[in-house]
Amino acid sequence: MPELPEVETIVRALRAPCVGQRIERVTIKWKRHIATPGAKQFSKQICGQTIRDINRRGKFLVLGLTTDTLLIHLKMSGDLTVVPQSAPPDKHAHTVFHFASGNELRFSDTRKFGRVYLVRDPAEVTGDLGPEPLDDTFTARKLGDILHGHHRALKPLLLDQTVIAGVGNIYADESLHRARLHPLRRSHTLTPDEARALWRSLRYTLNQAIRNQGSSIDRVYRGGEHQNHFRAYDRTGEPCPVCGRPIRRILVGQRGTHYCPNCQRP
DNA sequence: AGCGTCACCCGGACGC
DNA sequence: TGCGTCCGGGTGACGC
Repeated sequence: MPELPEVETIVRALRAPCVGQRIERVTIKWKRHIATPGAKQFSKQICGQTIRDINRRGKFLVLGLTTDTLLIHLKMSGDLTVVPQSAPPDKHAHTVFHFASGNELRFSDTRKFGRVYLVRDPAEVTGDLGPEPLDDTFTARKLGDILHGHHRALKPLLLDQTVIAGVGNIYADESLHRARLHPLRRSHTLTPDEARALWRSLRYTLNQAIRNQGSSIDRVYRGGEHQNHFRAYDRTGEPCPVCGRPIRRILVGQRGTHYCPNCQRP
């Protein structure tokens, strides 16, 4: 399921084949993918625009076009690929952008949760997102201030995109394990050392995953090699890499949460 | 403010 | 083998 590292991997892969390409035509096979504007208006508005640049904000892909911005959220099962129009059809490619060059950008999404947004100002979509955890401006001090500004359990706090952008279930569990912090620990009770440990583990975990070109646990999403490096996520019952005790799985806010009961004390 | 619950989807895993 | 059922994921809406 694409989180920050997976989206970053896709962004890097798409730049070369997409930047500079002119969108000739759009095929929309499932209209609800188009969050805004309506499907008809979407096609009309996007055709003729050229992709200027591709970036990421949180889990959104941000494609700068001639006059508008195209934002894509992949949710759990979305994927983007550029292929020649002669490539075999993909039954889950619900929206396809046809380039003047003959290639096409396919947005395929088995579970149909993904959404695309065509707007003048990207802030209409990403305006409420919290800071980027890998930015130079995201210091240990800043994370400390965020933690102390909330009275919440760490796990749901990390998943809240308005607090920190881009962290999902995998990297929340992995970061908390590396920082030896219990997922239900209240954010305002962390000592400065613990906040610094979380800051370091969060950045380390995300950077490592980008280096490994992301993870894939849900096999619906292709993903990279990082899934072989999980310490806690999806390892219920398997030994903790630090102490050897079995990893436990609990539900926190309806989300599967994996942690080591020995290393991550309440 | 923070938390719980539901809805949106469907491939894959599981039980029979 | 084949069928039915459940699960899980990110997020937004809603109620407490």
